[in-house]
Amino acid sequence: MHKEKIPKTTIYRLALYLRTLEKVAREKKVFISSQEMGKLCGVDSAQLRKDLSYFGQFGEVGRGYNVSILITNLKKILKLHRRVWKVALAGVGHLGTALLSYRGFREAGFDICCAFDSDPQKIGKKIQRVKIYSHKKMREVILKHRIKIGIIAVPPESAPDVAEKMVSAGVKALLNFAPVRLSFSSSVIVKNVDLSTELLSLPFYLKC
Amino acid sequence: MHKEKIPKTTIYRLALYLRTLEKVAREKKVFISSQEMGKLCGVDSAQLRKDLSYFGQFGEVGRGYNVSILITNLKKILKLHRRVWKVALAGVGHLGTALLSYRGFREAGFDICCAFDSDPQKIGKKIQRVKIYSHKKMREVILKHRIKIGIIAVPPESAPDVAEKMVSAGVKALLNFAPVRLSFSSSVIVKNVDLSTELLSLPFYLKC
DNA sequence: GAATGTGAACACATTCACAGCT
DNA sequence: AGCTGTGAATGTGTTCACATTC
Repeated sequence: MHKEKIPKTTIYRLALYLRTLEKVAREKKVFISSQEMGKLCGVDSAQLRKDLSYFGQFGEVGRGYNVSILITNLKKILKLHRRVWKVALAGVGHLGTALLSYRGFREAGFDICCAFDSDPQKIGKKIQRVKIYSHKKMREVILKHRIKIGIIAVPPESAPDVAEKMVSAGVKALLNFAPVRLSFSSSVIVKNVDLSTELLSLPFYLKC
Repeated sequence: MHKEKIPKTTIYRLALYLRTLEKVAREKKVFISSQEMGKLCGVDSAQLRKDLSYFGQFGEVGRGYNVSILITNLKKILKLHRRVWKVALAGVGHLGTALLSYRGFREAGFDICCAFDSDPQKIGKKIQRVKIYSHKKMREVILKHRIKIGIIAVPPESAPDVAEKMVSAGVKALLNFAPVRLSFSSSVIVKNVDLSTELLSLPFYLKC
């Protein structure tokens, strides 16, 4: 167990390992080696061992890792144990609806418990049992539920305002799907997931 | 202009710069300094200059970069000039529909010209003027249009098969939204965009 | 024998800092 | 005076390789 600084990329991979392990667990596998698991995740086996080593010693020499124990430990590390994280979603277009319909979030311990939109047609309705509120109620609802995590799935023009509103209501971490940079003080975590910039950079690598 | 190896991250940022510059151009701005532009993109100004320096000298000392000239050059570098890239989309669920509706792709020179789904309800219909085919027609349609870029927006169970089918029909680059690793020979470019793993890793950084 | 855990070596990416041009 | 372009320095992340343990 190190006291070195932990790479951000390591944290991302831990989440990846967790997802893979849950698949492995369903197949009743009890032990898995770093090599096997690395192959499943597309990660080098030494990388995997090093990632885990930042947080402790979870393996058994000669046998590999006990799947269910490792799952428990990863959940602890990622703070996904003994707690459901409430999440607020802004923007119930196609992308927002896709996120609401994605079962993986709930399984991982996230509860998208409220959604917001500015379209009067949508306000008051429910999608996947989640109620859609007017964006005007955002502050109120987020405060009431003490929500710490927000997802931005609105058009880029409104994203900065929406993000600001969430943060001022107490949100500490944002997953942003709008193609704009959001800037906040370092106490707010922002992860940008850019659906389009990734596509733009593909042709560069093509021979034809 | 270097002959050094170009970082992958640089390519990603070039796409980001391009998007930002197009916004700047709409505001009739003629010149922009690396500092100004860096601020808009959330990138250090030295980083930006270095990124560009891998490909040539595009700035004017003392004045900055001519916006429209830089746009032209970035498009050339990213192979987005004088050509529309035809794209095939697999999976017309909420996410697939979100991608079909996103105007940014067309503006950037991409044409999602066909979509595939296994749901008989959807086959034959059109979304955003794009025809939805049975997945059985995938090979035929992709070959006919000589499509080189594919987007995977199907459930994780079917993603590997679908990807394999696209590649065997000539697709050379994949943008994959399914939460699984796809593995191909190095002649096929795969970019994974993971909507869920990013969320899983957020709580780690939260104090509460 | 088989697989972990980890310093040390390496590869990759960012930032500094400044010479040189307009 | 202002800003680019770029080697050099630094920082960050990955891979090697092997001692160690079961």
